[in-house]
Amino acid sequence: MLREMAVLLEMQGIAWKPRAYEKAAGGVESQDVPVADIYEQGGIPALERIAGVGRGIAAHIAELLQKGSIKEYAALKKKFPVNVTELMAVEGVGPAMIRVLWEKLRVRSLADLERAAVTGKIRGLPRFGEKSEQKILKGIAFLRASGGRRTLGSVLLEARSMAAMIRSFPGVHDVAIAGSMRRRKETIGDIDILVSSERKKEITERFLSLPFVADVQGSGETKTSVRLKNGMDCDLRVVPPASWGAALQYFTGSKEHNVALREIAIKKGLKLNEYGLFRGKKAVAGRTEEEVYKALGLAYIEPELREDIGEIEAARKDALPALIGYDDLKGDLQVQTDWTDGEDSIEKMAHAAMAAGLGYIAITDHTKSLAMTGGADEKKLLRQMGEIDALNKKFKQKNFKILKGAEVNIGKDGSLDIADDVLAQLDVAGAAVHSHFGLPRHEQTARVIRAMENPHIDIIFHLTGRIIGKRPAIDLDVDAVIAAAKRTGTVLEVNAYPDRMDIKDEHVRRAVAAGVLLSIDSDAHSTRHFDLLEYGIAAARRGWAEKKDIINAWPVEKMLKMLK
DNA sequence: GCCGTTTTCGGCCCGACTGTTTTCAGTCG
Repeated sequence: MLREMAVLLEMQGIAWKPRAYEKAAGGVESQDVPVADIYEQGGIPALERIAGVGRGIAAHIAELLQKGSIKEYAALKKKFPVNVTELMAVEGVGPAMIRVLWEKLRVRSLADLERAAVTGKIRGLPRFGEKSEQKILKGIAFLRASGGRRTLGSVLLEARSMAAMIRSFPGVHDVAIAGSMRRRKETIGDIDILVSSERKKEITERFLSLPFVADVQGSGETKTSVRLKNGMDCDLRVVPPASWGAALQYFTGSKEHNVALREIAIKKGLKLNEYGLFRGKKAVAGRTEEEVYKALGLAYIEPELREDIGEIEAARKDALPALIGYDDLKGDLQVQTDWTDGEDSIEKMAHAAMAAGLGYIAITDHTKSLAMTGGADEKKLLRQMGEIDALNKKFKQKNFKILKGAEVNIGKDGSLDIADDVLAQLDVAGAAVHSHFGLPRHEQTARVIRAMENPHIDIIFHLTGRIIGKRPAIDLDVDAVIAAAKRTGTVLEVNAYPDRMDIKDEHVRRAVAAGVLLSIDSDAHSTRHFDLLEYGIAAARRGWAEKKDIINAWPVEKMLKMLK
């Protein structure tokens, strides 16, 4: 509603207020406790502690929670009874356009907009033409087709190969993938590629002729936007080498992080843009990102942290975390094999893990409740342990270790489907929810905590059970789970599988803050899957995790000693 | 409407590209 109010206010040409509402909406969104709970516990003062929420907006929120509606919102909607959220989702449509469309054509919805465009009514409006009409139709078609964002793992490799092709163009100094992909967000809306070169025109022309470009949306001197054949949007930006650092900083975002940096620059009497950091006309930094941050009085901030959620304050105090590195994992604690629903044998998985540079893996096949996967009962699990013992003898000289594990199923009431005396014989016992996804919060939370209280369960795998774009997370009191993890010495898993990625970045951050240990696992179901660990590491970094927080970044002996 | 290492009043990020205009408003990131 706050976002909607921002648009409705902007439609009236009101200055600044829209930005305030927008900021407040961002503040509310970044809470992971419902505002209702915040209000209930701390009243208006607690609401005002949310970033961007002051007296006025706190009163609006309280009004909504108490009376179910906001007077001012209703008044705005009365003036413009338009579905602004729906219309704003169309690329190229903004508040001013919505206002004209409403006043002249009575457009309220996406369907109205499409009708107006198809029947050629839009081209006659002031400051509109045939091209604007076509652009609107294209925007609607794209909205319907793409429906939004894709997982990082489904697009990163393709973007890297695009970047490699661009790197081979003559005259290119440097190429980088920027934007949310460089920040390693779990989902990506579009691909941003930055190039440094003196030969802008030539680079742009070559880029436009690449085979994966489907449609050109705009192309100017330094900035080009295309739609790719895979359906995604891609922006190319070409800057001179002297501006590389400033441009990379700007193009990486996030927007909120950039705005905060620019405000710091202003306070120092400087101006920050994508060409550099300037005092008057004189550039004081810009060739590298490091010098831009330094000139602003900040420690270098890793891209994964640039969300304006405290990293700038930490950088000012030189208190940023020493993030876990992309090469720091020594083992993988969730691996499936052909004993259940994996594709490959234990031995093959071990060889693949070695090739990926790992020193150990835990074999964690499903247990009997997952009958369709051939889940193991106690007998089968003991048999598998025997095979692992035999393989370990074989791998001894290679300095590689296979750990005995399982992905034990958590029942509806939190009970486990493998007996304690067998669990006791495992090196690593993980447990996970695979059914009853719809239980109410308190039941769901109690069930997971009961599993954690088992003296043998070391790790909770994919805690919330979500599948990005397919299945929502189970309703869990994550803070209660984190507290229980601390109390019981249970590890929480960061699952690296691209459409799982739970626990997600903000949960990682809360777990780390609470002193709970984490593992980063590939959830490999095939020898190819060890490459996925990168995405889990990314999520952990976005959650401010350090090497010391991640148990499988430790040597195997130390890790085993830590487990229950 | 919000906020404070410059402020409790007076600021609020900055530039590229497009389309429809004859100089710029709107949108985007």
